[in-house]
Amino acid sequence: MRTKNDEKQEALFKATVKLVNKIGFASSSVAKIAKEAGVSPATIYVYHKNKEELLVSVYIAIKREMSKAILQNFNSELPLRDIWKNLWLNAFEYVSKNLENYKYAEQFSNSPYSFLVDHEELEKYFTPIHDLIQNGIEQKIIKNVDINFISAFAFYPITRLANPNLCHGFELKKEDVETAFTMAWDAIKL
Amino acid sequence: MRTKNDEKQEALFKATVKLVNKIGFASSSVAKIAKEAGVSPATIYVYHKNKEELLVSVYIAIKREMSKAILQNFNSELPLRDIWKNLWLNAFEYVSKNLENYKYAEQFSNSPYSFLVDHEELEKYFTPIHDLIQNGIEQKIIKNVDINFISAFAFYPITRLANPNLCHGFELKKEDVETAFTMAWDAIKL
Amino acid sequence: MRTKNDEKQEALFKATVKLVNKIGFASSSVAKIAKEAGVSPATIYVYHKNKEELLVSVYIAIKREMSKAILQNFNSELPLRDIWKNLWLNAFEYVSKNLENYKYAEQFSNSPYSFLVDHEELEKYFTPIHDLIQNGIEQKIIKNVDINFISAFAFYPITRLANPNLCHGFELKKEDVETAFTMAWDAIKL
Amino acid sequence: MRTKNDEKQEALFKATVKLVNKIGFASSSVAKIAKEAGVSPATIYVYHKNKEELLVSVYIAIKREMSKAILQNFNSELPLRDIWKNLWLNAFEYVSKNLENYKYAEQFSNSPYSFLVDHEELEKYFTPIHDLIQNGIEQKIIKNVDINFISAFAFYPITRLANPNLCHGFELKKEDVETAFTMAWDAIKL
DNA sequence: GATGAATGAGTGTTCATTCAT
DNA sequence: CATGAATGAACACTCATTCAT
Repeated sequence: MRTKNDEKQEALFKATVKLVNKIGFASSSVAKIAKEAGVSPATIYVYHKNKEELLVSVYIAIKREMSKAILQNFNSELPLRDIWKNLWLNAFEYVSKNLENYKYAEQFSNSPYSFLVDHEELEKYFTPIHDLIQNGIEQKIIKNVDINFISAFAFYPITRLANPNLCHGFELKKEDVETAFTMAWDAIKL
Repeated sequence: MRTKNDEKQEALFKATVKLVNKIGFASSSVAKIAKEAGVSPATIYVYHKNKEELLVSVYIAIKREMSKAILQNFNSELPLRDIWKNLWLNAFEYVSKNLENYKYAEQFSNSPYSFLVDHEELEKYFTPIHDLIQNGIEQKIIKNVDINFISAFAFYPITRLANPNLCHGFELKKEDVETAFTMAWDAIKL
Repeated sequence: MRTKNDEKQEALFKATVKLVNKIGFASSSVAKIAKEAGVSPATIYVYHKNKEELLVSVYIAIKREMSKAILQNFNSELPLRDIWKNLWLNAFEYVSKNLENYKYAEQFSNSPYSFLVDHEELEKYFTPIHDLIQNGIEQKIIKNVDINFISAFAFYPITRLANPNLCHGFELKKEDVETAFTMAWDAIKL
Repeated sequence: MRTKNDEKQEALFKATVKLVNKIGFASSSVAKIAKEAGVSPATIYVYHKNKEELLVSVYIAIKREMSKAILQNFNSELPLRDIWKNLWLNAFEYVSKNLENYKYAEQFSNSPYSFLVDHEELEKYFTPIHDLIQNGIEQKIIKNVDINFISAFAFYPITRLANPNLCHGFELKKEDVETAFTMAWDAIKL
């Protein structure tokens, strides 16, 4: 597994996401992914140990990209609510503009492949957010609850709203982000 | 002439849920489901047109069961917040006690099979909840937002919290339901 | 295998011929034949030992019907050529009006099922024709060749002409029978 | 990268013909053909899109081979009857020496697969014969009838005579070809 | 007599992966 | 590095037939 041609690696990632979104995990065979990426099935095994490892690495790449997008312009000197709102706007923008990536991650999380990922390692990308929450709790601005509760109420709803598979007869629009943010903030603020 | 056997139908449903939870949608083959249910693969086709129809009908059955559980003891004469809390406790209890079912539904929703379901038809099971929300909005108790926002903030977080796949290093406990309810109510109340 | 209801037997025969012509031997399953005939698959086994025996008995029935049609109005007192022409007109009429039956027989003959039939027994239906040919040879009206040559040149062409599968871009019409008869007679006459 | 192997392609063709002759179209499964050819069932799909395409391409290959054999040494300067006789001898020889191929073609023609073939395209292989017939008609040597009549009376009887499935208790011998040719010529000549 | 449920064995086809080039 | 050929194992599904009713 030597890596020389980054274009092929990238093409494989994009093909994987596109295909899984179009036809689902079950039907996304190595042959189809290869065809979509414009390479031979055998080439996949140059870049990845096997199919599983390809799917996992695509997931991790998306998670990393997502964390970067959310944490960009993170300015710890602003008031906590403003920092929080910036995170939100970033999260919203990423999910809106990269719905395919987000949907791949969602399908992946809800599949047994999820067990193959070192989640503690992944969570490190989001450490600044954890720290911020901890900070907010200590400052008595945010409710003193397990961090999973904060995530569940603050972030999960927006991703849910953005997913057409789950949210039928409704499409999330730009102006809705303010509404969503208010609800999320009401949920977690003390 | 032999007659169709409800036990077999039931065994098939349970086997499907169990297997999909254990090895995922992608790997749950007809042969494996049949083996898990203790019948011949061919027998599945006596009860279902094809694999697709089996998976869909399991999903619908779970959704129906879920709606019944949530709406039991629905008493429209109580104050709105109390009705709401009862729904919550029911939802919490169902998800806690039938985590397998819920996780199956979640995987299903996040798969392309989801497109095969008539979601409008399914939503009818939850009509009383929709009416209750409408009522709350008119009484200025609940925020005047699209119903999908209410669902996203009021119900989905609890299911997320209950799902170990998504909520790592944390297990939802009975005492957490009060916390969760407070956060959900804060999110949606005016 | 008791036979009580002749209607069902008849329905099975017609369904078999119809289906084999429509989708071929390979795809004509017992279940489909049963459905086409409006009976249960199991019912077929009341009337026939197995699928093979059903197909064979349909073939034999057609052959018998065909021989009756060809030999009707057989008048051995006419001049030989006139007897022969009557046989021809009958054969032509049968093939034209029962193309489905004829095509079934043709497919059957060209399949290994053919080996299951006692052909000597079948040929007995056509004994008068054999005798006629023998007669013609002795009278020095017909060429002195093996009877298979006579059949091949006298009868096979007309069935070939009637079969759209074999005769593309051409449809046998009523007026063609005179032409065909002349050619056949030229082939066999001394 | 391995390269496609003509021997395998050839083995597949031979196995297909052999098997279809032995057990018939209906029973000739992909697995059995593969076994007969000494390859994996999956390998068939490297060389052919599907079973259908395999069967069709075998048919076309046989037809092409047959046309080449019949038209070899075609000398348009000889008298028409002599050209015709040469065609006959060639046809007779091909059918005699390649009875398996011929029988495959016959079974194929009498099956619904036949509809998948572009018969006009196929007929091009036999254009010289069509021209010869046209010529004969214009020279008032051959009866002025549709070309299908000529084929039906001139060529099909010999193939029928060569087919043991259709011609019971009789085997076509070398010396019979003169007899057959005379009958065929009598049928079509003016 | 007639049936639909039930099934082991088989269908055509695709799978993830390896191999020779 | 990169490839298409090659495949055993698995896929969803249908088969001819039997069995309990």
